[in-house]
Amino acid sequence: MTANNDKAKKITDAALALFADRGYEMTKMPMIAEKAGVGTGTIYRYFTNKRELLNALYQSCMQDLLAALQDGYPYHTSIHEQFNHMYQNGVAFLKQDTRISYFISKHNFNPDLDDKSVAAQQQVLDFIRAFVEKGQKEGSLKQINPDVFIALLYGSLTFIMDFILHTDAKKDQFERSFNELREASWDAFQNNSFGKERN
Amino acid sequence: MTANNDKAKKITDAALALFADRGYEMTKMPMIAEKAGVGTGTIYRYFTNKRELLNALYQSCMQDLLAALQDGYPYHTSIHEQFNHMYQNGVAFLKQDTRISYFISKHNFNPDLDDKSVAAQQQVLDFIRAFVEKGQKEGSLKQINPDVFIALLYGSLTFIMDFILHTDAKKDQFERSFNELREASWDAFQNNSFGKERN
DNA sequence: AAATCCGGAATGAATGTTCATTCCGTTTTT
DNA sequence: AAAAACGGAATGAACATTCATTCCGGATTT
Repeated sequence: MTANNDKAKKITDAALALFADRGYEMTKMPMIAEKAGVGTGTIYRYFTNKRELLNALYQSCMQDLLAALQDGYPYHTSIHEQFNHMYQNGVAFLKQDTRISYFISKHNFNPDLDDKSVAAQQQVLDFIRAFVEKGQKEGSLKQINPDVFIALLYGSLTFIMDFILHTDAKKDQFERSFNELREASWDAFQNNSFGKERN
Repeated sequence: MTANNDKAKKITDAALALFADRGYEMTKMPMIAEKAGVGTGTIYRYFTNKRELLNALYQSCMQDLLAALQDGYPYHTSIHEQFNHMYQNGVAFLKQDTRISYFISKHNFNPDLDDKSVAAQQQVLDFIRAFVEKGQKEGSLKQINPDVFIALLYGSLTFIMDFILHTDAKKDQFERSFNELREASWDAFQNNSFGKERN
């Protein structure tokens, strides 16, 4: 029982690291087994196939991401504060375990993701969408397609993660970049239609 | 000679469509051959292997993208106009052949890209970076890491392309989204440190 | 309490499949 | 009629998955 969870955990851990590093297709089952310190066949006692392993992992990451975004969410404060909270929680989540961020950014829209995985991603996007719509009703956010908002946030964040991974950029330098990106993103979306009478 | 180019063109065309749709790994050489109306072996008369085919395609796309960004670039106008020009040219390029956009967004940072491909991508990023740095010298753009700018532009655009591809969003609806994204991106980066106090 | 038995977890060599690449007979070009 | 280009079947390496066997810890018998 405990031993079971133990093995499953070792397997998902190894798979997460390898998928994040090399991607789904480039990761071979025996690699996962070796990294997990387990026989290849053992993986199939816990996951019916490679694809299911990917999906289990993806769903778990999405659930954790959603939980991170919602954690301590200040529903009662200003939209700007809510935005900062969401952004900072998201970034903290991504940085807390970079394997997770690389894994997510590498497997978004992967055709091997099943319906449950897509649904899990939708839950995350819906949470952000709800925030946007609330801000728009209030008039604090521009009246634009919420998916544009999502694309800007999610797209720029995953891109910059890839960028960090694939260039020898120093991590601490990007600490600052995340803040710049947060502020720039806020300026992108706050409704400043009165502040700028001309453009 | 003419026949040669003809076949090579058919092959790269088929490969572009398939790579864009299914990705590099999921595309099999016989698929490319069939779609190109050509024997499998014939591909190897024009490309030494699958990887080289990917790279030839990627480099050609990056060159075209760079050319599109530079085409009619208004070097002597305001930064805002330069931004709009670059953005609109970029979007027009991506929309003119969606296979190209999906191909690019799916293969950025792919480990099978070789040095020449990475260099070709760098050229594009450098062009954008030069624009940012000029705008920053002028004081029209925020003093942030130019790579953050690039991540926001490039990341949000490729994400929204994927979004369009993987949801049944209507194309014409996104016509509008591209404009919203352009305006939001501009607001993200323009230096509004003086205007801000009035909000 | 030692010896034996048992169930099912774990294993990794064997299997079968899926391709990238090659090879060679045929067709087209020169 | 030689040379070059072509097609697509053949090849073999790489890989996901399977399955006959081992292993282990806990019950059952002596």
